[in-house]
Amino acid sequence: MKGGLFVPIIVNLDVMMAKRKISSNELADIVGITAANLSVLKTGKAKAIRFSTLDKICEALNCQPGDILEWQNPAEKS
Amino acid sequence: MKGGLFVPIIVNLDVMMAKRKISSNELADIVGITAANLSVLKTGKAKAIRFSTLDKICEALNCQPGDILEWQNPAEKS
DNA sequence: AAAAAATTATCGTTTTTCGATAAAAAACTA
DNA sequence: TAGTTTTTTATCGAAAAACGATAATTTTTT
Repeated sequence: MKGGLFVPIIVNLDVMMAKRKISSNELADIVGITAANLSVLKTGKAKAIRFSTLDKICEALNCQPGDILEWQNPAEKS
Repeated sequence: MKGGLFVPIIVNLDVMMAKRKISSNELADIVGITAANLSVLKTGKAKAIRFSTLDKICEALNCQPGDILEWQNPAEKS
């Protein structure tokens, strides 16, 4: 594996952004964080998230935390 | 309002724990955090969450992040 | 009333976000 | 292919917040 421990929280932000046809720069703008930081989250490299940020993302994408965060049962890993 | 700003991320950990018939002490034990810190999360006073913690909770309760975290549209507030 | 469970509150340490910024890589376009 | 835009990666520093340990308080249960 590339980066350290496997934590089975999958970030599906990229999927939701695709569904909403919104670019990283645009979402970063609306949410009010830098595109660099949004990229960290979007590519699954973040280790935590503030509720204030999750809130703003959900608002911008009109979606639920569950649309963005997914728990993958390690026992059922492909 | 009691504590500062309203952030429309609702923590439904209490609901899931009730569904699973598990106590705070027991869950804290399994998850590996103190009951005090679990209480902060359970009662909606946390401002962020580590994915490693969310992971362990989802594993312990066999549920999804979406079962625990909910975004409430402010426009539709009761 | 007593016991158990849960919450609240401090303090200190450690982790991690996040902004700002720059550089590199990738994707797109003419 | 060259140029442009978008996205990703990488630092650095500051601020925020988790989390452990612990104790006190409150609530719930027996």
